[in-house]
Amino acid sequence: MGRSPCCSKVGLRRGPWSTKEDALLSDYIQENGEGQWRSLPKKAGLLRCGKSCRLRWMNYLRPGIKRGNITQDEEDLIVRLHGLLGNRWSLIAGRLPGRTDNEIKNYWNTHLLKKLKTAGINPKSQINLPKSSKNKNTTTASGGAAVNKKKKKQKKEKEKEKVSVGNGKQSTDPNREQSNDSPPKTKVYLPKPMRVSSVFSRTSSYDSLVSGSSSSEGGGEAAEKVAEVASYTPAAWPPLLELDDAGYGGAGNVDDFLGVGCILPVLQQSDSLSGDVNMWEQVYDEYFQLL
DNA sequence: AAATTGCTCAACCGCGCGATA
DNA sequence: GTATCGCGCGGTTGAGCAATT
Repeated sequence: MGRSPCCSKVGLRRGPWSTKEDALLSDYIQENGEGQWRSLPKKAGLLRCGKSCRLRWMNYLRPGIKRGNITQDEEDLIVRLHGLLGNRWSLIAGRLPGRTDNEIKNYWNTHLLKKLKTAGINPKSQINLPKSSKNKNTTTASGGAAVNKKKKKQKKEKEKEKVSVGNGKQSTDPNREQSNDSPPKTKVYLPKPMRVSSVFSRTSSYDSLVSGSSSSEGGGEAAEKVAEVASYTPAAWPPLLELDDAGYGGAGNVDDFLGVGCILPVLQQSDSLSGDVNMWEQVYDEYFQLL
């Protein structure tokens, strides 16, 4: 698209943030508010890319961020929302106050994916969104890290005999190879998740759901729309365990999209949320609104 | 005690989209 | 209508720590 890079990376710091940098960023944002990320580093006296600042703020410094200890309820919610929304991490995160998309994504990749596999569910269909062309060396998040590390060490040891084949992990992970079978990159309508602050704000949406109040705090018109949408009751939840080999790529319309890859029943057994049908209907309705 | 392996998660990267000039 | 900017997103990487051998 002929875009210029987000920042000229020359002379900019990378890697872990120091406490001093954190303080600079927090102070600046508290005084001036979020936004203008591109120019923010300069104004704040940071030698960082604006993108990096935004990420740091969003995922770590922002007030109200919860860290660690994802509860069973949250986990259930993640699994079920993932069944509904796919890898729309930001949208899922919008349902979990204090959680960031990055954290949820990590949690999914490290914990839940494993759990699903152990439960005998092929998570492939969960992550089989159309791949972008940039996918070169595709491995699972944690697996890939392990493999890379192993590779480094192997190199270090000047190719001892211990090739990673030993444990069946290589950069060309067979599992992922399969996912390369994903359908050719065709333009498919997939609703783009976005933050709708009046309805989906992290600070209000989930709370209001839990408390049973309407999610339509956006006021007047928005409230009407929500009411209108809320009057629509989905005939039924998408068929459970309908694992579509075509993955989300085959989602040509909303119904398809919502019906694919639902693995809800597996981790649903002991969940404490399952009784809250209204909440799920609301989630469904709100998502519908976005479409 | 040292080496190796596995796991977690903060951070980075590149892309796509909407807004704007 | 087109180019560019600014932002947000999802995918991926790799440092650091923990567990195991």
